[in-house]
This record gives sequence, C-alpha cells and structure tokens, in this order.
Amino acid sequence: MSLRHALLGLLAGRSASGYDLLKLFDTSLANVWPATQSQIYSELNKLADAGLITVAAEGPRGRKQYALTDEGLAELRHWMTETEPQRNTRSDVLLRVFFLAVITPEQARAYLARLTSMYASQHEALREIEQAIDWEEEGNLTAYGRIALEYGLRFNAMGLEWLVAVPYSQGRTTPYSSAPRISLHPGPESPRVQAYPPRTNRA
Amino acid sequence: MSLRHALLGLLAGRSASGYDLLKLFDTSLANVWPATQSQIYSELNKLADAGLITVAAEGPRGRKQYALTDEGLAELRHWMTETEPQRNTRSDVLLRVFFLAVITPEQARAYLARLTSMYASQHEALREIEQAIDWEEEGNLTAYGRIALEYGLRFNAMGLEWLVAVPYSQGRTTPYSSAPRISLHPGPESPRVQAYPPRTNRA
DNA sequence: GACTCCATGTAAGCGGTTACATGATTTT
DNA sequence: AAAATCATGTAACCGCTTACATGGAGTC
Repeated sequence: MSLRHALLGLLAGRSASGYDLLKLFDTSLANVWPATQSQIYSELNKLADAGLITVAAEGPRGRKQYALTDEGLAELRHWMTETEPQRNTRSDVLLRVFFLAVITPEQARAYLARLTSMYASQHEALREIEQAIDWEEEGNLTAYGRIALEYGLRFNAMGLEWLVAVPYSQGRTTPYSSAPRISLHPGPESPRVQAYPPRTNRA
Repeated sequence: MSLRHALLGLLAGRSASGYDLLKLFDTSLANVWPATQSQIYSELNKLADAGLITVAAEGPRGRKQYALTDEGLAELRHWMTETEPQRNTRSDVLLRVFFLAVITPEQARAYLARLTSMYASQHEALREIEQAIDWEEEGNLTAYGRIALEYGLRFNAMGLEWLVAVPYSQGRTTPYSSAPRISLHPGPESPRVQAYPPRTNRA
C-alpha cells in the first residue's frame, strides 16, 4: 500500500491540494506510481483522519490545501528506512514470452517486434523528458528523480539488447547468446560506467 | 486479468489439476506471475463455467484433471496475438528513490546498498535456476522460458550497473554518468551481443 | 495411530479501475 | 453565454492476499 507513501512523499516537498497532487501524479510520477483521481481523494481523507496530513488552508471552490504533519513525516521516514522495498513481480510481457510456443513462429516474431517498438518508443519518450526538464533547478523531485529517469533509460536499453540477443529466427539450434556475466562482489576499484559529456542536443 | 491466460497457457502444455497448477506457479512462474491457491481454484471454476477448460478426468481425493478446450486455445491465441502487452508501471523501488531527499544521505546510501544486495542475490538465484534446469529437454516451458530467464539475468545486471553509476557520494557536483545512448533504428547489420561459449561452470 | 501430502473450497478485506455526479470559478 | 478548468466526492466492480475450513490418501 504505497499510494499513501507516495502522497506523503509529494507533500514532503510542498503542501498541495488533491487537485495539485493529481497533476503531480500525472506528470512526474506517471511512470513510477500511477494513481487515479478517485483513489487520491479518498486516500487523502484517510490520511487526514489518521493525522498524517492536515488541511492547512481552504481556498475557492472548496479547495483544501493539505500539509504534512510531524507524524506524517515520521511515517514517511519509517517507510523509507525500516521497511523492505518490494521488487516487481508480475510481468505481462514476460508471461506472454512463456507461451510463445502456442502461436506460430511468424506470430512469435511479430510479438517480439512489437516489444521492440514498445521499448524504443518508451526510451525515446524518456529522452524527451530528460531534455524538457531543467535539471539545474533545485527541487524535491528533480534531485533524485533524475536517478529514476536514469533507471528508465537503462531499463529500456536493456530490453532492446535482450530482444536482439533473443533467437528470433525459426529453427535456430546454436546456443542462446547470453547476458554479460557480471561480478557480484566488485572490489573498491570496480569499473565505473563512463560518464558522458554534459548535455548535448542530438536529435 | 492475465491470471486466466496464465492458466490457459499452462494447460496448453499439458492437462493438470488445480493442485498441479499451483505447483507450476510456485516453480516456473513464480518470478513472472505469482498466484495463490485461493485464486487458482476459483479461477479454474470460472474458466470451466465459461467453457474454456473442461474436467477431463476425476481422480482420488476429489482431484479434477482440467484440459484446455478448443475455445480455450482460441482465447489463449487471441490474447497472445491480438491484445496489447501491458508494460509494468508501479515500482516500489523507484518510488522510494524519488523520495530519498527526505532521509539523511547516510540513510539514502544504505538504501541504495540494500538495493544492490537485492539485485545481486536475485541475479545469483537466477544463475542457479539456469544451471538446475535441463535445457536440452523438450518442453513447453523450457523452450521460451529460457528467454524469460535471460531477461531476468539482464534485468538484474542492469540494476547493478545503474546503482554503481548513481551518485552515491554526498555533495557530488559533477554531471550524472549516463546510460549508453543506443541507436533506436539500427540497420540490418546492427551489432549483436557477443555470444558466450556454451555452458561453463564457474562458481 | 500420527503425520505428511494431496486436494479443493469459502469469506473478509484491500488496493485499484471505471464511471457517475456535482458545482464553483475562470477564460473565451 | 458558453466552454474550459478547477475541485471534490461516491459507488460498483475486479483482482489479489490472507486466513479459515474440510477431508481423503499415502507413509512412518
């Protein structure tokens, strides 16, 4: 039940109304933790009842400006430091891969091709976001949001590499190509990924 | 609602009882689409009511051997070829990254270190599965399950690379290191990932 | 006889999605 | 005056988790 913590986290940055938070979800958190309008408003009421947030001010049109309480911040920090992060399990994409045997090889190839274009377009979308955001600005989300975006870029790149390595062609008998074996316990002088030169525009 | 398709997919390989399917989920599909006992049994009843599967035989202890019907196979194929694969959205791991600013730099470093060990142990677990499975055997799941496992290995390797590239250290001002820029529209002679020599045991 | 494994079922509750519903304020 | 935007709320439904419940069959 991380929606409540997503809300607390956003309110840690600045106080906001439900409507503001809805917009924040649709923009910055859309790829990480999507939430619907219905969900946000009801969860905000629950959080206020629990004393983790308060209505700091009321504006026009019944607008309620929510602010994090000390208890809310404590709960957020507790979640961040004391609870185990849950890794993703269910993958619709991979489930279909498991069952590629029930369709024809041509259909299987079409599926993998579709995955390729999905990864590619998602990668491209993230690249555009990267260029649209002013990374110099000091803000709650830009600071570490950059790291999350970096994850997204690497994730999509990985997907594409995986797909080119996968045995597309029918009747292949040679061994699968394999992901590079990584050292799981690198020493202190472990190799770093080479840093690219700062911001160059290449469309 | 992919659980029903997961069940249809498994039954496409061979007919099985609910209990058999439960075991299959716990073993081969645990990392891709986990399901509970409760969920499986009730979904099987729904699938039988819908005519997508039938009780082909009954055994001791009230055992019901389910088999895929023609309609079930058609539905499975329809799902595979005509419906859009849904990419994963919610990531508890990334959500926490977004909010690293609310805890101390030491705590943030501890979190990233925990992620590192999570990726590493998951990678190791998959390597063990890879060696435990007899890939020569002809079977429904081994055929393309290998590709899914390949995905898992690459995914965890990516996670570890991401974490070493991330600015751990406090007060860092140099630009973030970045994921390698990939070509999104590679030509027919695009570079292939180098294939490793088949199966070498190196613990 | 006790224990383990096989085998299926139900019920409560939670988080999430979709849809419906209402109205005030600002913009064109 | 009409339309877009701001702003909040509720209700039905679905998938998943946790827990409870029952009993037959094989094994020590």
